[in-house]
Amino acid sequence: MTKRETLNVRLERFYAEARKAGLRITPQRLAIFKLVAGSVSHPGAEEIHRQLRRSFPMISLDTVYRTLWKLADLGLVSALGQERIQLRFDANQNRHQHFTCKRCGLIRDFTNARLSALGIPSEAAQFGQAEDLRVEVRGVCSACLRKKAPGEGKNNNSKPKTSSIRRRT
Amino acid sequence: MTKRETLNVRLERFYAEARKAGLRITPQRLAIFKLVAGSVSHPGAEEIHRQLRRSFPMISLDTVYRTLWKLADLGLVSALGQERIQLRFDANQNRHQHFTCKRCGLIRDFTNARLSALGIPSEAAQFGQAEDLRVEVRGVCSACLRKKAPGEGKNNNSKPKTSSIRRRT
DNA sequence: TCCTAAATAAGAATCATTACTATCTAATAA
DNA sequence: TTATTAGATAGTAATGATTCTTATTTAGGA
Repeated sequence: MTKRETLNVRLERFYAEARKAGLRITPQRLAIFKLVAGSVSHPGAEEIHRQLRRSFPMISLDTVYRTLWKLADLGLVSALGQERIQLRFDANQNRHQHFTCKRCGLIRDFTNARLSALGIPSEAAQFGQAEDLRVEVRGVCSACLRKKAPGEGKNNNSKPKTSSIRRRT
Repeated sequence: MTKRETLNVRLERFYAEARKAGLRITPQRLAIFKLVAGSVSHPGAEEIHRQLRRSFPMISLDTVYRTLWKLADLGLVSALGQERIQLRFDANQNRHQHFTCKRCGLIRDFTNARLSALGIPSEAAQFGQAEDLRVEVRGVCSACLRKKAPGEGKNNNSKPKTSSIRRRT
């Protein structure tokens, strides 16, 4: 699939999901999605904002952020790094893996023999010198599952106000 | 190994590494390391600071951060999340893996069949509901490798002043 | 075309982290 | 034991990414 084809496929999905969710397709949103979908470098919000100023001199950084999170909610993009914003420290220097809760930021260690045995994949060499391999399971911890009001379906849009985590889901 | 034994092993290493590096063992440093080494929850700097105030009412947050990074430099703890601080976005919703440069924050996609085939490990279930598995190779990208002044050994302590990345190594 | 909820721009506010600076102290030498 | 000094600390200001608030604008259906 060429780069152009990839972009088109992604755009189709964008339109379809946006319509399904009743999301307005504004020029800003379209431009933001196009930029992310057409890039291979996983730009951050500032970078996107800088680039979009060419076509939208007045676009605000806030719009970029809001749009990106909205797209993430629709499953059209994902945020790399994680929602948690505080640095966390780990004194376990043996090989192990982490479980991370998307809602509250909880992190717990576990050890899985198969995952611990994984070597650095050869594909990594093309980008530089690889040093280690991190494996992380993301999900929702037991406590957060319990907190969720019973009878709630999908699309939990409650946004915790004060928490060490910055974004939901 | 009991929890207490684990802590003792870690403390031994702490003393050994600190001595080897000529690092002063201050009461604050010892307390900070003990707290991280004895915890299973990967506390953040604020949390550590709050707890340590009981024994060191005057301890500053800055000391906590400096110490944690120092310990990280010695390989006694690792920072979870990543050094990069800006959120990055990814429109590739097919299963894939990332290569991340520790120095400049570069992120690139690649796909490795074996890694893509990995299922959620059963150990994750004890913590809650797992949703996905992320695999990340960390290292130094080609550009950053080239930048490094030739003739440099280990311990590159140059701290980039202005960069999207917050910490070295 | 008109209406209205949703989206935007602008800028203030927040929060984690780092920088700065004036002490302070542990380790070494005298 | 005391003096010396590089390394550490506390306190606080600064920075930078992200989010919030508010007044205004706009997409998209009636």
